[in-house]
Amino acid sequence: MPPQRATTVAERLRLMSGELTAAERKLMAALFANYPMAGLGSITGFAREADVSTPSVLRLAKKLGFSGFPAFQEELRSELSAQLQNPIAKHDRWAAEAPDTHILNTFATAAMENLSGSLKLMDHRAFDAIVGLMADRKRKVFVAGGRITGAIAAYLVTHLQMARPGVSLMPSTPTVWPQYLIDTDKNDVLLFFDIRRYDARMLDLAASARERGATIVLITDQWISPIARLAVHSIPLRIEAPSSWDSNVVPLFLAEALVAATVNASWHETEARIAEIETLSDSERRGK
Amino acid sequence: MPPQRATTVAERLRLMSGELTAAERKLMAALFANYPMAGLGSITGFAREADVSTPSVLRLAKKLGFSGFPAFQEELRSELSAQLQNPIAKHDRWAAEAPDTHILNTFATAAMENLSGSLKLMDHRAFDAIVGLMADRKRKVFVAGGRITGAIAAYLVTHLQMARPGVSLMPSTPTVWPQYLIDTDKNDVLLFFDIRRYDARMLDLAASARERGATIVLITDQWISPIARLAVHSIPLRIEAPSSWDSNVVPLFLAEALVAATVNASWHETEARIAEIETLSDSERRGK
DNA sequence: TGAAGCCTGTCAAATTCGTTACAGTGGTTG
DNA sequence: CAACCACTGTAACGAATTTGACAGGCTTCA
Repeated sequence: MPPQRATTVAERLRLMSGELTAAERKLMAALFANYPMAGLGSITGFAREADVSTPSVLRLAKKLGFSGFPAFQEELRSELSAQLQNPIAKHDRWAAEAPDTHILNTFATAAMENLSGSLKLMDHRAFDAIVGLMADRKRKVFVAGGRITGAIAAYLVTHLQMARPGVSLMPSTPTVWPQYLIDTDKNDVLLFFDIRRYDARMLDLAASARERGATIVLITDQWISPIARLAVHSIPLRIEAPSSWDSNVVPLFLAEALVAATVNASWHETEARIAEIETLSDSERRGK
Repeated sequence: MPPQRATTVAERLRLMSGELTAAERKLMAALFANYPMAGLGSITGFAREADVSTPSVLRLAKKLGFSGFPAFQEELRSELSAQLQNPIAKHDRWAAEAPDTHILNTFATAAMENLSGSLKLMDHRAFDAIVGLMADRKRKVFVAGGRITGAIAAYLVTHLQMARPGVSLMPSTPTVWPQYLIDTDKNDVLLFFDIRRYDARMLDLAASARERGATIVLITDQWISPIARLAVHSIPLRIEAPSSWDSNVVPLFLAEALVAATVNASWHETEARIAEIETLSDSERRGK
């Protein structure tokens, strides 16, 4: 009884995804989260799972061309039994609909391996120590990144500035570095992102800062930047990708984890600050 | 509510096969004929399939230890979904040395779930279509991001510029946007990163660009930015994190995958360019 | 042959489910 | 700012399902 035998429900949903309403998109997400099992229970159960009302489920089923919810379910069941009958359609793929060799799948595998590989190697005490440095408001924090990692550094700074004062991004132009170094003393922290094709000028910057007594912290790759010899803590990450360039997914992950841990470590000081930032950006938005 | 989680319904049936009555054995045969789909419809349908009365089905379910037919069905469904589930969902701790509750582990879990959840939802044809747009050198490409996603946008631009000419980052200051819009025509592509706390000014920018005939592409979160209605292709991603802010790990992942796919799609044009960039940056480095 | 015990189907009650109708909400347009 | 539109949830209805009670039938054994 399916309107078009050619396409699966998943396929049809993806094709229509542009024309779906908010509630329908919730349902789509819930269905894909555990496809197609989520749709095989009662209509109320499915609705509850997606946090929508029952009629919304019905409306989606009709939008997809079915006469009612039971018809929708029957189609799901027949898809499923077809799929179970040829066990060749095994599910090791990440992006369900794309072939194994699709770049989304090869990239996802690499990202997963990078993340789990990085974490297996990671010294969580070094991580905690770095968080301790970041959470200490008596210290100024500078973050530096190279040509590629600069964006990650900027991302970290944007978030860290919301969590505490005294955070700056080292500009990518070496000519202005002296202006930053002059204000650096032995209480301050310099966090470097330095991965493959290590930048010699970053090493110089680290050396100068070290001479002024600053604490050097390093996020690097598994081949380890020369800055490591100047750093109190170094965290090596896996960054391989099936691409012409390395992947910075794990460095970004680490940046986010550092921010979250820093916020946790000084929550009573941070809470008010975050609330205040919310207020300011709201009023700015209204002002426009 | 299965009596013993350890065994499957099929298992239990086989063990009890000696004590089954004639009607129950019919049901068992019908169920095994296409397991477990036959049991997932209505109780009447199942009974008819086995050529037995409805109450016989109920009696079998109770004999197996279930409270009723729905409970029996739910067990079948959960068996099936466990069988189809991606094995990656299972994890012990990621960071071996740290406790489960350490932020590295909770963050890693969230990141993995975000990534696999995003991929399940993703329409790979939309991805391929976007790659097609990016690989087309007749089109200029502009990338825009908000306060937070600006860093991701910058990262994408940095890489895309190495792959092809005509790529620009939209500055974060709206006042200069007209200078960019003036050079935009119907061949051009505007890629937006817009996630939660959607920026109204970004929507305005998208609308203006759309009026000029530009092609709008959107990377957003699962709640979907209003820009979606102006976009030719929208890709929703999961971005939840145990933190005060959302995670941009998956958006970065997508940016990297887009770059890699774009390079692949036009490798013969790109190869020389990348080599040349290498040469230039080497000589610049030596010149310093 | 008759009686007891178990099995199975019919029937009807109760519950749950799917569906429709309607009203409230938020956003947009003139 | 009002009128409109699209979307979503609440509530009520009707339908289908699940379930319990009952009775007929088959087998077994005295």
